[in-house]
Amino acid sequence: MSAPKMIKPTESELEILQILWAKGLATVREVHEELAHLKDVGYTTTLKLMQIMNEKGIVKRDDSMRTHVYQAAVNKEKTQKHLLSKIIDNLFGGSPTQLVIQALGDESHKASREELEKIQELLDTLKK
Amino acid sequence: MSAPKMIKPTESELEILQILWAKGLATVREVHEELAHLKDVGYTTTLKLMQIMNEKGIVKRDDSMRTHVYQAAVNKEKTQKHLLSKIIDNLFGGSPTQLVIQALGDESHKASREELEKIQELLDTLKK
DNA sequence: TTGGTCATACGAAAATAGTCGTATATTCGG
DNA sequence: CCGAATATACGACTATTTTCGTATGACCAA
Repeated sequence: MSAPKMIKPTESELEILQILWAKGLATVREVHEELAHLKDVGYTTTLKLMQIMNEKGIVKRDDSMRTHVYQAAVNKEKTQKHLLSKIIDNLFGGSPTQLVIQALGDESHKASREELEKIQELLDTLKK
Repeated sequence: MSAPKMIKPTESELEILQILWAKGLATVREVHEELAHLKDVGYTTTLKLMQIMNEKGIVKRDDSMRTHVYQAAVNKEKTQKHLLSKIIDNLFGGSPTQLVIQALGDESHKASREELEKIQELLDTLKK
């Protein structure tokens, strides 16, 4: 099975993946600039991390030019789903409902009306 | 502010917390037996982990007797909320809606009709 | 051409997690 | 009283993750 191997990006790797998922293609420099908005970290740290991610197969890169161009090699939704599944087990005793309730109640990440509607739709579908 | 310090339990610590949250009070032995159902680990490993958690203030213990009795020192909902908040930022770019959608769509953790109803109620409340 | 800038490679320290062996003390059945 | 069972303490080893210094080569403008 060529299925996606168990992916377990670390926290730092996840930060980088987020950026790559958003940008599609990006150089180390570009990723690093983004990252620097979030935290204080050296350029070579970002570089090293991305090199390791490349070895692990989490990202791919085109190194045909001096400045390498990277992209995510793992699917965003699949990765989210996989990690979420772990969290549901690890933090919510296997109950996705508890997770959903906590998430919707999160004060610092309020959902907009539109988003609530989107969830409503999904809920309607599931109820059938 | 005596507010709950930033709690960041590790994976292993979370497993132990889960057990303590469920049991309320428990000895190392009890926690370890539970843990042993999930994974293969030595008794002293569990002990050490719980000692460290005690130092960190994640758990409290009554050591007035030979066999110490532990309990969680952090609130379950607060901890869940806190970690979830991190995950929303880290994995879902700050959108709780995306997380909720993924969670509800998780094939390996299906929500029951009752649970869906519960979510529906919460949703109704939020819509107002 | 030459010096400054920018890129990758690489090694290794520092920080964090997890694991367990061994020492020692307490308890208890017989 | 004695030995087996069981408890905690503690140190140390391993593994993983994160961080960065330094080397080296390419590129470019003056």
